[in-house]
Amino acid sequence: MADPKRLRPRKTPRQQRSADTVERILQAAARVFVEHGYAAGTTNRIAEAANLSIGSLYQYFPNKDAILIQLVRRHIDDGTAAIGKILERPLPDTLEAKLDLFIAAAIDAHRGDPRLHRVIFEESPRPPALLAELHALHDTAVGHLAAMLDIPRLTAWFVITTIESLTHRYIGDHPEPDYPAFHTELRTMLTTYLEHTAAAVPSRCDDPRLTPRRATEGAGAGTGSQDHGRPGAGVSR
Amino acid sequence: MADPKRLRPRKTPRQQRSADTVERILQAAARVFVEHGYAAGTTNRIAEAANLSIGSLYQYFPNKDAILIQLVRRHIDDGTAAIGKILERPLPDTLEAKLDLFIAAAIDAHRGDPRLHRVIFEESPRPPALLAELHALHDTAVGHLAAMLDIPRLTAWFVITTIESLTHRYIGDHPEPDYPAFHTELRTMLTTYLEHTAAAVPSRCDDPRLTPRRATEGAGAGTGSQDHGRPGAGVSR
DNA sequence: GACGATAATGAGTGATTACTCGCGTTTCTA
DNA sequence: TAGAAACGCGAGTAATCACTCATTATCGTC
Repeated sequence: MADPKRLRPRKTPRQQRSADTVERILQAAARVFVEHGYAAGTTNRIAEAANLSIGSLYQYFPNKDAILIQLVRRHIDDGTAAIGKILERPLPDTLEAKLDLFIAAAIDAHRGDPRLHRVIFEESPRPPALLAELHALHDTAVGHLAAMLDIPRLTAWFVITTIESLTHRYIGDHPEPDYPAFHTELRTMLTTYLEHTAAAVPSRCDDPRLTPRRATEGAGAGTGSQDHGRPGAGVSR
Repeated sequence: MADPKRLRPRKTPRQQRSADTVERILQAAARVFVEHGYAAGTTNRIAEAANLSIGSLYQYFPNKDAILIQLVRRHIDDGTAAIGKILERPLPDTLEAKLDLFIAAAIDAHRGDPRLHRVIFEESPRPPALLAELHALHDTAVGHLAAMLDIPRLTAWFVITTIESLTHRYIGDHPEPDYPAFHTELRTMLTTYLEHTAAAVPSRCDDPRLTPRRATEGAGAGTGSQDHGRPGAGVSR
């Protein structure tokens, strides 16, 4: 019965004109989603913002979700490319320098438009397939860091998640972010954490209750993509 | 003219019966929002989940947002109460124990229903007034921690935000969370960070460069935390 | 410049939504 | 036990939404 809900363009642009149209739709969608949020970012509004008729929009996107998904996919591709870039060059020696690579990548990912990032990653219904891709990207970063620093996955999960979350929050909370200061502080925190973990010495806290649990693996990031099947998470009518 | 869009109940329950009704509506709303998300959590669905007619729902809530707001307000009150509880008892001596209080409070706040927490804090339209309250709560926590540990506000922002964000993410990402392990790991990270910071700053906070900007308080409208003033200063890499 | 292919149009459609209002039912008070 | 106040009801309404389709405009090629 043919897939009832396609998420890919229904028509492939043949001329430059329509390629531009698709681009205009995506950029307008980004703007509209940022300004109105996903739910209130109606397709008519997007078409209007793109100086386009609603019909033209539906020539290239079968439904509203497909537009968002295209936007998300671009972000995922950017993230994947960022990780690829980190790996393709020789790794730096120091712990700080290695962390710097990941921190810089996270900041870069948010720099474009943090509000769009917010809409995409927090406010929108994402189909399980995309969610899995997102999770996979996160897991990839965790895995690479774990290997690169030779640390348990739970520790790597902490580091990667800290970088992502704090960057997200810092930029969201501070209208005029001071990136270098933030970067430095974040690196300090993670460096001290990792040095302590590496030393694995009950430095100050001989109290056995306080010794860091060496991550009964698997319980940690391993379960990464178990996405506890949220039932109707999608807004989709 | 009367406010065109009230967000408070339009009718105050006089009998036990209607008080129960209001409670049922709120609990049903929580369930529906969790299951369908905010946008698809329609008022009719909420009424149905509460075994109530849609008309009755609108006896006590002037519109859909008002229901959500009541839910958010409860969360804010819980958070405020949690901070109050921390302060009313004598403070523990060790750094770890102090951090434990905040970590435990954050985990508690999420334990109820992390998915509801998600809907409330990430997916829903929150009016500026509420957003300001949320920000104020965060700022309060930052302020108390800064005072309690005698550290700069940026450092306290890092600690509080890390606790909040990582707890949120950890619970969201791990269907079967191991709270003690998480708690311990988080404490380890923050303890090492704070010990390093303290060590790097001779005689703690007497250094004038590090005095926390007391953040022209009360700026409820202003984006709460402008505290990125000279942050990395004392971190002496 | 003719003609088929590609692109753009926008009023219209059916579904869904938040919310209303007139009326029946239960509870309180005397 | 009667009357009033509080409560509960749910079909109905206007608005809004995602999306369609018959039509017109533009492009590429000869």
